[in-house]
Amino acid sequence: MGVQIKDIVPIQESSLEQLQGKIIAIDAMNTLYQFLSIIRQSDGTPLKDSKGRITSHLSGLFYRTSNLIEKGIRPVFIFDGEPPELKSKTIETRRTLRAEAEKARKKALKEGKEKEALKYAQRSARLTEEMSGESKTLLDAMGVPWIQAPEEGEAQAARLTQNEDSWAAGSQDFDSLLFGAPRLLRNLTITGKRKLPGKDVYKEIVPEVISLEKLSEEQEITREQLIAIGILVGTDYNPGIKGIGPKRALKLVQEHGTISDILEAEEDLEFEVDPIEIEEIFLEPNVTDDYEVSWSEPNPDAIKEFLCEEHDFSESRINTGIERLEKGASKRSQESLEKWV
DNA sequence: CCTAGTTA
DNA sequence: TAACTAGGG
Repeated sequence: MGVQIKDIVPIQESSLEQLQGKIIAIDAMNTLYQFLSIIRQSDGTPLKDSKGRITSHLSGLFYRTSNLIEKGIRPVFIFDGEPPELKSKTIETRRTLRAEAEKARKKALKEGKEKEALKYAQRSARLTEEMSGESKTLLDAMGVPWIQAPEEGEAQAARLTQNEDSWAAGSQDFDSLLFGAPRLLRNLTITGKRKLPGKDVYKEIVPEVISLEKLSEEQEITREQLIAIGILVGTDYNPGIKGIGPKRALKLVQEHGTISDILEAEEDLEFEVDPIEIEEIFLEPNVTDDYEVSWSEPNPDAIKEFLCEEHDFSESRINTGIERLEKGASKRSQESLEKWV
């Protein structure tokens, strides 16, 4: 879910053209989960191969990534490691919600309520260890780099961006800002249309850039204060305070300062988790500088072996994807030649 | 989500 | 050429 601070964040609309040549550290879990939940038939059934294994995540990953590469955008995918101990409660809650959604899905399907079934199927989507592994295999074959984070992927993506090894952290969630990412990129999609939740209306979607510096300037808060806002409204590590949304949290923070100042001033605030511990996770996340980021030529045989032979993808569609990857690779070598002129 | 074919 | 739709695995 991530921290809900959208209402106080300044958003700059961007475009795929503006992202040309830029490296984006993409939150792999966030992206794969989105594919898994959205790429489904009208009754909620995900794409599957002939052995019944789910392939929605592979479809989304392959087609979107080859498009980005063709456009000269350089994705590096960041995979989650072991979650921090404080996240276990959230993980447990999510597990329960998924199980309930799965029950509701089956019921709706039995009653012939297709739309209901789809809604609950999307809520019950679960990204497995195996799916992450398959995604890494595919990225390797495509010549696209990925990094295994020691803990949170969002934190590692933030670190790459701080290190200027990436231009932005790519995710739909805002957490990477709290982890210190100077720039966050949302809505990195190709077709630029998305169905509004619940309704049958399609809305135009464009990439959005959020600058941490601009956010700090506009709201007159530091990163520590942004973290305090997160803790007040709720993070993956705590439920937040009832009745406090981003606007009220912002006021509290502007009035008092960081989370420890707020604790002193507002003694009646009750936290289920020690706020100082949460602040520590965001300020000093477990990340590594031991990584490599480089793109290479795609391996068509490996891609076809994996997607077509193993998972029953259509060879002609995969071929156009491979062409896009190759086009991107030649674009890169052209650019590196030009650097030496 | 994205592709590819259809339609106006 | 854009808007729409069915189907992908």
